[in-house]
Amino acid sequence: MAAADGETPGPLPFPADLDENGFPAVPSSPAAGSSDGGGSSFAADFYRSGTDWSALRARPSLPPEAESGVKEKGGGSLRQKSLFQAWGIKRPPREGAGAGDSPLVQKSLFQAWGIERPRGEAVGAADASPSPSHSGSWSARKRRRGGVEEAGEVKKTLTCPFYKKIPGTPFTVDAFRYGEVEGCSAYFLTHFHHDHYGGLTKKWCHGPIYCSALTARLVKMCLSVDSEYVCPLELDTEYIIEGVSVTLLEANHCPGAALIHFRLNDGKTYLHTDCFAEPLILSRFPPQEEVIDFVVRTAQRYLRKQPKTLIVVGAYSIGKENVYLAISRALEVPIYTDASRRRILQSFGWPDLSKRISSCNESSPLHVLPLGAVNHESLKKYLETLNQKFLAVLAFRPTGWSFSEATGKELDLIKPKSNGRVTIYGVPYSEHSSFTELRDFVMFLRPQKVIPTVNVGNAASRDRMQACFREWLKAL
DNA sequence: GCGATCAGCT
DNA sequence: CACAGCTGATCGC
Repeated sequence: MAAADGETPGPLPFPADLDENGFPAVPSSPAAGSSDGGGSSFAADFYRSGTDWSALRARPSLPPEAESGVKEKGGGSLRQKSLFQAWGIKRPPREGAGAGDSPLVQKSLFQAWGIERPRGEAVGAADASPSPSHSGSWSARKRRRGGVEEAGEVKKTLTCPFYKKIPGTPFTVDAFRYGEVEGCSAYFLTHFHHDHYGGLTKKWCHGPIYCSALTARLVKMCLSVDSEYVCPLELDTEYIIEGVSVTLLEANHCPGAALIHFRLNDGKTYLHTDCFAEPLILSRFPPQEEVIDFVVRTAQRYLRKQPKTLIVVGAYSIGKENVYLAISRALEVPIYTDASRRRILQSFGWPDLSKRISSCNESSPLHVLPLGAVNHESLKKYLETLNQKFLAVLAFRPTGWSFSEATGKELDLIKPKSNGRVTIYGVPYSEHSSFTELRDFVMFLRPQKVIPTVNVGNAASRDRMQACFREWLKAL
């Protein structure tokens, strides 16, 4: 993770001029009040120049309306398009032309999933619009707390690992389980999965949390974090936070997940990719659309054989939506799930998903259950609670790992596990961009450095990943 | 009793 | 394993 040397990434894990916490030895925090002075002129510079996107190389943002209605035509087009298309980097020539006839065009997950982008979505950003001055006050608050905490601390507190910190900035990413992080005055959250937001509770008071609007809603709704700490950022929009240019990009991971692009005052650019798995692992997954097609076909086959089959899809709190959405569309049945998940899914604000959600478990043969409930024992009991409405269960466990021990890319070789009336398929469903998409995107964007924080637990995979990124960035 | 944290288990 | 959770035990408030 060589960053400080600018153009030539070196072998060091992180720059030598970082402190033991991985922050630059030179204090870069504008806590002393400089955030408004220096920060605003810095910000003003960017805003005055209009679109200085060259470093980021992303398209300037379009009004959401200009983008919607582009697809939708192709029926249940659930194809996972490339990141390039997702980010509008390489546009098909006649993009905006015909409404709906260009299935190749995709600029957002909404379109990827054939969902109309909710009009009101952008509103959330306005209520807590972040600004340098705003952040300034956070610094002050945070400082005060620091001293207090030292006193009664059990000393058992975990220390924030260096790879969750963004060099040269007072930022951390997905670092909520360490209490107050020394030197950190803005906390970013990439997406709403437990291992990333872990530590966030209604007692959070260590500083502002920057994330996408959708993630922000979930943080407030599910974790009861005080709204005053939650700062939603629009995707594809450049913000100046503590003097650093920050842009969230669609990650093609779970709903609300974002990549974070940082551009420092000195011109260094970092791409934070919490949402990417190790490239080599990614390359072993079949495309999402193939998996979804397989699931839909399998469901239809079982239903032909036994019309009273209950279709179950296992899922964590968020993620895997397009699997059951595809089944819902193909079978033209609603989606039943419990109240807690209904609340979460409704909060996405996606009309096509919302209108398919049902609260009556006997009115739909398609149920979404927690992954933990997708096993033979639980499903057998579950079937019994449904009053003979269903005679068999066909369940899918979409996981990012079942694949490794299983069958290779040949979905048809998947052997379901049957026990009595319950049949369970483990399907290799990765909600990450593919190897080639990641490679092409990184090579296009050419950040000084790619900062992954998944798969960094052991040094070996970290090194593999960095070697991979270096190779891409070296090319050309 | 509630919440936070951790070990253990998928 | 971990693209993400769960349960149950324990401890402090």
